[in-house]
This record gives sequence, C-alpha cells and structure tokens, in this order.
Amino acid sequence: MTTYYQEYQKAFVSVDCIIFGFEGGKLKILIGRRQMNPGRGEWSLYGGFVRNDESLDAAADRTLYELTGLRNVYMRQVGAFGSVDRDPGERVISIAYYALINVKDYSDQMRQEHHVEWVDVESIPTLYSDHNKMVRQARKLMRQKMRTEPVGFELLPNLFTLTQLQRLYEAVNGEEIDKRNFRKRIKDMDFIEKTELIDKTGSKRGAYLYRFNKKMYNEDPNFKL
Amino acid sequence: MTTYYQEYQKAFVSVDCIIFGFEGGKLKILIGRRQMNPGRGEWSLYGGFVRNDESLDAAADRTLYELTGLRNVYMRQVGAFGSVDRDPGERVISIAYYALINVKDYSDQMRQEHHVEWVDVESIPTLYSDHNKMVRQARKLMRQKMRTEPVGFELLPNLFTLTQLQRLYEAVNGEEIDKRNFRKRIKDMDFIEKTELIDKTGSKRGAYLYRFNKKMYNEDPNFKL
DNA sequence: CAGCAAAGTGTAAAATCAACACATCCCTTA
DNA sequence: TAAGGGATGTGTTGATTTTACACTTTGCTG
Repeated sequence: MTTYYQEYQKAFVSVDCIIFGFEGGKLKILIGRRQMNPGRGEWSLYGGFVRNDESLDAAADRTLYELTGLRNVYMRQVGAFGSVDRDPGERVISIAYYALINVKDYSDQMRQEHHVEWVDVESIPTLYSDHNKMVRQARKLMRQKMRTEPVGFELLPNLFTLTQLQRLYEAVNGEEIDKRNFRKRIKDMDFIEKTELIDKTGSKRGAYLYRFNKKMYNEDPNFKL
Repeated sequence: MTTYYQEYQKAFVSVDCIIFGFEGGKLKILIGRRQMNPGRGEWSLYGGFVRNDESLDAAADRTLYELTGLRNVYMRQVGAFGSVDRDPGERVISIAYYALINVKDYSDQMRQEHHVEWVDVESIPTLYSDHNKMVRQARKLMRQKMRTEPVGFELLPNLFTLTQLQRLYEAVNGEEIDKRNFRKRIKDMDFIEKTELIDKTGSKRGAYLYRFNKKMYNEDPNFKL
C-alpha cells in the first residue's frame, strides 16, 4: 500500500451508541458500567472501535448487533466527538450514533449478560467522558426527526394503540398533547391504519390497534406530528 | 503514555470545509483543484488533517484560517464520513464542517494563492471522493439552521438592505419569496434594526440599510424565516 | 421631462392550530 | 346484578398564522 500521508498522525476511531427504547410510558436509553480501562466501572454508553475494513455505519451496526443481537435497526449518526482529552488514555475520536429499538425485541437475558440497563432519559446519571453530551445531542436530533418523519414506530410494536403512540410523543417532547387534536392529526395520515384488532391490556374497555403501513407512506410521504 | 487500545487499529482523521459565501444574489462555495495525491487535480473541498493535540473543532478552525486568514468564523459540524474506500490511498475518516463567511472578508489575492474559486451551489462539478455528499448534507443542515437561527447575517456585510437579505434566503431555499410577506416578518423581529443609512449601489432610489443587533437578539431569542 | 428600475407599503381570504367536555364501554366488586 | 372506576373515543369554535396579491414612490438616466 502506498503511504501518502505518513507525515500526519493517526487516531483511534470508535463509535458510541445511544439506544432509545420506549417502555412504561417513558423514553429510555441503554447504558452500562464500563468494562474496560480507562474508566472501568463508570456509567457509559455502549461502544466499540472502528476496524479498518468497515465503514463507520457498519461499525455502528456491528456494535449494536454485538450488544442486542438485532440487525437492520434504525440508526443515524449524531456526529463526531473529538476533544483532545475526551479519552484519558489515548487520542480517540468517537462517532456517536443513535438507534431506535422496540424494547420487546431485546431479550432481558442478553441485556443482563452485557450488564446494561434501561434508564429514563429524564434521569440519566453522569456518564463516562463526553457521553452525556452525546446523549443530549442525540435526543435533540431524534426529537427533530420524530416530528418530520415516521420513525417513532421503530420504538413501538407492530401493532399499537393510539394512546401508546401519543404517550411516546409526549415522552419524546416532554409535554402533554391534547388527545383529540392528536387523533385528528393521525386520521389525516392514511398510512397509519386502523386494524380490527383490539388491545385489552391497557384498559378494560379495550382499544383499537393500529399499524404503520410503510408502502403506503412511501407513495405519499408526508408526515408531521 | 499507557497504551490501552493497542489491539485496535488507528486511522487518519481529517476535516473538510464547505465554505459558503453569498455574492451577486447567488449562494456559493469555495472549491479548488486538489494539490496532493491521491486525486491531484480533481475539484475538491479544502481540508486538512487533524493533529493529535487539537480538537476536531480546532482543526476545522485552523484549516479555515490557513485558507482564508479569518478567525472566529461561524462553523458547524456536518458529520463524519467514513466509507472504507473513500480515500483511495489510506483509511481516512473525514469530519465535514460548514462555514459561513462574508465574501468581502476574503481577499481575492489570498483566494488565488490557494487556487480556490467561488462556485454557485447550483452548479457544483463532480468533486473528489465523497465531497459532493458532504456538500449536500451541509446545505441541508445550513438551510435548516437558517430557518430557525439568525445565522444568515454571517454571509452579509454588517449593513445590508432588506432586498439583499431576501435574495439570500431565496438563494438558500431555492424559491422566490413574496416581498411584502418577507418584510412583514422582518418587522416583527426587533433585533433587525433599521438604520438611517442608505445604500445607493443597488438602486437609483436607494434602500435603507439594516443591521443585526446580536445583544437585542440574545435578550429575546426568537427567530423564524 | 419621460422612462426605468428598484423600494416600499396593506388587506382579505384561507389554512392551521389550540382549547375544550362528555358519552361509551367493559371489567370489578359490593 | 347494579354501581363505580378507568381508559377509549369523538366535534366545534375561536384565535392565530399564512398566503395571495398591485400600485405608488423615488431618483437617476437619456
């Protein structure tokens, strides 16, 4: 291999994942105690190093897969973090990604094996290095995305009630939404289909289950919530 | 220095700058012929490598300074680009930044020395590697930012006419704006101050010059265009 | 002094958004 | 078996925001 840039310095490049889940009406992220030095034992995002034969996106996918066993998860880059001393040991540039997963797709056993926990985004402890900053930025981007694209469904089961959907948006935006106005907006979006199925777990009366029809959305992609 | 991560691979990390300017009613960016191999002679963004003793943001600032001699320029990160083969020679992760500068602040002499040119964003040639992708993303972010924060003034002289401001927004969004509606919105923003000065270069009649009052904006920061 | 080119100005209709209350259903339990 | 509780589900109205739209003024130029 020709070495063009030998006069310049290299750095370690890692990815860190902000993994969002929605459970019990709360928006949560997965964090765990850091297993390696430096910083062993501190609360931390889950991450990993980028190999020279994989793209950043691929490294993020792989990292998420290692942790959850899930593939084809919705992930988006948050940005690159590169303070000189963000890692106490070496120069490490980290690229943060956020992921949206359905909590039910993540086995509790696997969660425990990796020593990670779901914590409410409203009460995140101090994390290793600049991870709190990453989380803040991820939330901001995610909130923005949720407003303009139908990505919230990634956090819900295939079938969901309108109340669940509303609670999700309330958790993401941190404010209550008027039920009637919310449902009116949903009605305008044909790609959110009402099924004949009823969910009985959330109430005695039962609520209709809805589903997101991706094909229908792609034919006329206009979403706003 | 303790070496914690020796089992992992390092990569070169660079920054690339999308430098926006506004001139003759057109939004432009600075590009030049690449001076180094690989890719010498191809159209390219201006960039540089990140040193181990500077943050990513500092590297971006330095790179812009080397090219333009300007400091304290409005810059924001676009994101990290890391396809495996984005650089034909080595593994290089690049962090893209966009900058907003007032074209008049950039001396034409310095521009020529660095062999860069202003080109209309609507007719950008094929650029080296993934630089076109960087530009697309930068424009998207920049457009978004322009809508919600008063950053457009970075592209204009201190004193500007409302027509200039309107042309800027038209160039950024790629669509014409109704003059009366535009001016109505401006009137609602007290921090865009009318001065008693008149610009005579743009019309025979002359137009009032306005200025952006940053302090006033900070007291009540609400901007929307 | 007529013509031109850009500056500057208001209103009305349409669309969107925000506020708001009660009946229904089904299960539970007294 | 009747009453109570808790979540589901449903429309209207006023307020606000957004859009569409045309003519006069000014000062220089020929």
